[in-house]
Amino acid sequence: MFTKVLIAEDIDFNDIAVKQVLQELNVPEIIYTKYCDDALLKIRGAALENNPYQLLITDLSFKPDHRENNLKSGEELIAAVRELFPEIKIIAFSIEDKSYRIKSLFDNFNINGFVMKGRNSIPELKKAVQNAFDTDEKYLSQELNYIFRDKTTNEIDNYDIQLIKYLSIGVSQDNMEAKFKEVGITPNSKSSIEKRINKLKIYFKANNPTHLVAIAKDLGLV
Amino acid sequence: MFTKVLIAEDIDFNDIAVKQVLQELNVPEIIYTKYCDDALLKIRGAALENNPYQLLITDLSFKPDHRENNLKSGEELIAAVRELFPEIKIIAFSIEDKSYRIKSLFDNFNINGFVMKGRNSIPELKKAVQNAFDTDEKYLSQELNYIFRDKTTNEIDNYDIQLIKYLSIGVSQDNMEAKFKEVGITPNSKSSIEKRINKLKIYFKANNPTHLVAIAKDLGLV
DNA sequence: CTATACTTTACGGATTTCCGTAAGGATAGT
DNA sequence: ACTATCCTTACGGAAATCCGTAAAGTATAG
Repeated sequence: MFTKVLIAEDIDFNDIAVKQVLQELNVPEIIYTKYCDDALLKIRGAALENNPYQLLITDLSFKPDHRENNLKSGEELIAAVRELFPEIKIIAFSIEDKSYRIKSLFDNFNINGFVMKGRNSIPELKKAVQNAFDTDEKYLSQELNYIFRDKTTNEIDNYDIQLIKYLSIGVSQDNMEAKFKEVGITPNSKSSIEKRINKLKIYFKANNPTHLVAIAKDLGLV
Repeated sequence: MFTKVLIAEDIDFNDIAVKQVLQELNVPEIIYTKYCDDALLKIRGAALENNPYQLLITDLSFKPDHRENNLKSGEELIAAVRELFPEIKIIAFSIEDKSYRIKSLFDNFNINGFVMKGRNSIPELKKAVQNAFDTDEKYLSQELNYIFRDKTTNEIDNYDIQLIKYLSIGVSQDNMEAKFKEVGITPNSKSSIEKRINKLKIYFKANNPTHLVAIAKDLGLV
């Protein structure tokens, strides 16, 4: 079993249970931190001392508070860790059930497992940790397997997400062309943008852009 | 101290910590349930047996699963319990930090405390329970006190929420008049509706209705 | 009952979004 | 090099929204 594991989780209620799971798996060294920045520091430090962490278990959403933090979410922490220490195994662990976000963790950061906090998360986390140690296969809760079969998460691409994101921050279709040119997204003609919004409206059965953004927000796409 | 407390919380990770808090407060009878419906059943049952619960600690969001449930959220559970057993003290306990939802719990259901799950929730929950036992005053985390000072939550009324809700489900301004008449909301003329949307746009500094709905969703208003 | 202030409704023109058609460009196969 | 196909862009009229002004309706004080 792993001998050195780091937990990044801001909600104090949860660490007790996570620690308990790891203890039951006989992990001797369990370190716990409430901030992403601290987590990265600890991982760096341990690597320098030639006693690196073998597994990172991290939440996705961290509440902002008085502290100034560089890394503000689990995604950012995961990205940073993957960049610097690709050999560390990573399990994300969150209340999040929005398929797009979960899928992108596997696709972009190649995480080793995802456990959804729910009625059955303790045994699931145990399985995920065991699996990460034993194999190189990814672990995903049964109930979430639909994510990789689900069309939505596969057929909606980054362009769509960007577009919806700009809509949601109030960019008018008129200004979208300029905006897209500004940040280098193509295609960026007014006509193309109109057409794509229309496709999305049909895809999500939305009546208008407002409805579309509401749906996308509910799905966790933006 | 309370002698009989019910916890309603669907995430298995959390109950360990909550139980621990209550044990430290020397509560002898701590019952735990993962479903709102079960919680209400237990409360009814205990009342029938003349050994009622004195305190309910409940989460707000419960994940839907295979089980058919009547009560689907903490709000609904709280509403039902307040209706039937007004003397039971209630503490809500959630990751939720959206001011409108929290404020409405105090305003509509007169809950006795709200604890936000965060980096410091264990001592907070302890304080909230002690406070609920000792006094009839409401308990709210320090960091959330702004909610009752915040203009937004006070100046936005139910009409606004309804309006934004309909926008977010794709009702056009054209159809809004008919919709409002249908469900008996006034004022309902197209002109009034336009004006109100305009007010909201100014209030929230939104460029258009799409932006407005996105902001409202981020604030947890809808 | 009347004057006043306030809210709601009606209306119309400017702006934006919607949506179809067609022209222009790039790419791949022959 | 030619053609078929697909993607992007241009354009224009219909529909929806935006926004100001004015009329109609309501409540209240005197």
